[in-house]
Amino acid sequence: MPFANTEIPGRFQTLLAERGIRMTGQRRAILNVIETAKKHLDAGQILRRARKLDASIDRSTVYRTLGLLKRHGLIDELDLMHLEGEAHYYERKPDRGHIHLACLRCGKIIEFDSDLFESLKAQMEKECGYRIAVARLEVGGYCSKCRT
Amino acid sequence: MPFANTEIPGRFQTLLAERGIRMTGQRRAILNVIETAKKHLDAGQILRRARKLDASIDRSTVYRTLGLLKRHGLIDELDLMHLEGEAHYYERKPDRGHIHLACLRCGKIIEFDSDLFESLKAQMEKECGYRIAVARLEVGGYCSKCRT
DNA sequence: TTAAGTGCAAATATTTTGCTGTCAC
DNA sequence: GTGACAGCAAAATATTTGCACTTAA
Repeated sequence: MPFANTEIPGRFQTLLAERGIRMTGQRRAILNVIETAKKHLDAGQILRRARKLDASIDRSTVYRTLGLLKRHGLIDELDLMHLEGEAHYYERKPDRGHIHLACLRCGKIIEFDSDLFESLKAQMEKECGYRIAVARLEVGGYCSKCRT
Repeated sequence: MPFANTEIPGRFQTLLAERGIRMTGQRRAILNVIETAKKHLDAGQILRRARKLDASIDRSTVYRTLGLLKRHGLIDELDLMHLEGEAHYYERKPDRGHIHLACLRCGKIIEFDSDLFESLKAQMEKECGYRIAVARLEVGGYCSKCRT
């Protein structure tokens, strides 16, 4: 069964509470937006959606919360080949790092998982002597519909 | 013989001339900077170096020239895990896409090449039906000196 | 000659920061 | 009660654009 979404809503709250991070209404709203997102969102989109839950939320609170989640390794930051503008996109950290393929024409994003990618990471750790913390593979190309 | 730099200086000029792109003193300076760079530079660094060759060069000319080179597939745009700030870094497009590993502590960047990476790209093209134009793998971690 | 390129200034976009008041614990 | 967090406004950073002048071909 590929892609069973076993995400428990509220998981972020639990994880942050375990680490003694203070929970506020604003954070709850932002976490909720990210946890329930069906696509990758940038900071501006997260702000707009979070404001529907709590109209007073400020831009800087979104950035500060994203920073917090990044520091705690709960989300990943993506560029998605900068399809539109230069903003970053965010997603819940997947159990196993996956690859993003973006269609440069229609903008469709698909996610891809591969043992080869895991092997490659293992090879890099071995041959370069690096302990890998994040490995971001982002691919731009043309999807089956768009390539001519 | 790994890493034989067979780059012919002036290659960009030739390639652009072949495509009927107009050559100007400013462009020559900027191309020169990128072609002779020994490390990845961001737009600001390219501007500063180009100005040593032609003091009148404007920031916007650098960005416009980088756009031109990107459109013509002569350079690659990298993030290098945003080690400092959010700027992009540029390098001559390598014959074979390589991987950048950045040390999150000391900032050292190493480049890595792997058949496994080529196989992975082939696998993605096959299984996803995408024709891949760019594949950017950027890794953050801790180099042998910095990991504790 | 003339379309493409340039500098300049201003606009845009994204993210960060200082400060002061507020709230979770 | 107090230290962490919030909103607000302003700054910092990165990049893009409109326009009038200049220049390569």
